[in-house]
Amino acid sequence: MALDHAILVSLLERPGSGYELARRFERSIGHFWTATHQQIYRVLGRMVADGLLLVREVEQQGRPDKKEYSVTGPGRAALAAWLHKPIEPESLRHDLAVKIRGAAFDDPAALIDEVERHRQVHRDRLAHYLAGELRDFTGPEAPAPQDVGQELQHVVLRGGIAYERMTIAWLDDVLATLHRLEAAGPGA
Amino acid sequence: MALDHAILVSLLERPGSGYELARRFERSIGHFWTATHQQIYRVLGRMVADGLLLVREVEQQGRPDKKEYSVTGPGRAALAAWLHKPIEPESLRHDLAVKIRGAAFDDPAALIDEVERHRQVHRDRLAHYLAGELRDFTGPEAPAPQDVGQELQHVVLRGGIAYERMTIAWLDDVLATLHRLEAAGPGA
DNA sequence: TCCTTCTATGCAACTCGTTGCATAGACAAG
DNA sequence: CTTGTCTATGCAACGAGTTGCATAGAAGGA
Repeated sequence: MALDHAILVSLLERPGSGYELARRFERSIGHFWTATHQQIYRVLGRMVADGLLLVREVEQQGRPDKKEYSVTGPGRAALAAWLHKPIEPESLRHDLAVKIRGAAFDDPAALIDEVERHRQVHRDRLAHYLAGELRDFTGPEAPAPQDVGQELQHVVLRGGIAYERMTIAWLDDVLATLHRLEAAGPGA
Repeated sequence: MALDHAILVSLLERPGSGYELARRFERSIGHFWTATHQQIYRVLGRMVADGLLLVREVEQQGRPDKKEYSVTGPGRAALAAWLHKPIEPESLRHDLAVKIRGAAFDDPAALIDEVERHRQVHRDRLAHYLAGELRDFTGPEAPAPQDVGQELQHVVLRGGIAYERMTIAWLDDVLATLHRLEAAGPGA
């Protein structure tokens, strides 16, 4: 049910349409949550039916009309209730790690390209996060930190940056290990 | 479908029952994948029906009988096919990060206990991983690294260790931020 | 003897998430 | 004037994952 809460937070930060939410989930919110537009539209519909959100039709020029969603009082209360309820610490689901252990029963060297591809994706994400940090928080254009929400968004972004850095360093470790195994002789 | 592959890898490393698999998923494999026993039993049944696994009834003394599963030729081939197919880099789903951003619309200081609780869980996991590393890979009792599988298991464990260390450091950052906001005055 | 704990397996119902498909307005390029 | 791209919304089907419940043998303690 955490998608509900992620939507509530995002709409409290700024009201928007399902389409806009989907784009946010690809970007900033994508640091810590993902969702497709189909899922978002379905959940938005249910949340309106439950009275957590309000819809407003917005006419636009040069593009199709949209529906703008915003959070109601009960929606805010539902978020607050969730915030005060303890949650389970998350656990990872990392396909690539499964592949790495599985490579013992195949050819480890064949994984090198795949791992390098993942490493590049994480390097790109890191660069993207760092650019966002400079733009929104630490750059000369960024506003002085007066806002609580801004501080909290920044600390979450720092988490994303730390995660990408850690992952890149680990993938370097993985690559070194795979190269070592390759040099030691295939099938050894 | 990645649970299938995680099960194949685990059973190739050592054949075992559904119950044993569930315990492994709580422990070592839990570094990178989680699953409940209900899910495991269901998937095991399907994989046997698909010819990827073999079952063998094993009588035991002092405890109920069990079914031991092992990987067939087609099972191994299915794993190899997956290993050679590129996968999408994973994306995080981190509820706590949603909570942190959501705290801007509630009381940030109220999150401190929750974050400290999570930090303790991650410290415990780190200690557990480090003990396992000493026991199986770097301690005096550990066997010399002759096995490819052992090297790969170790590099995955190092990934788990790096993840926990990074997470603890980030949660320290989060706590410092929450304390700073609290000191700056609630409602500011 | 009863209660609890550990080992061991499983069904049923439900929710969550993914994939594929479909529609439609506006604009730009060829 | 057709094709492609971007904005914008949605259905249907399926597969993955969670939650609650149920059963049962064996051991140990109250």
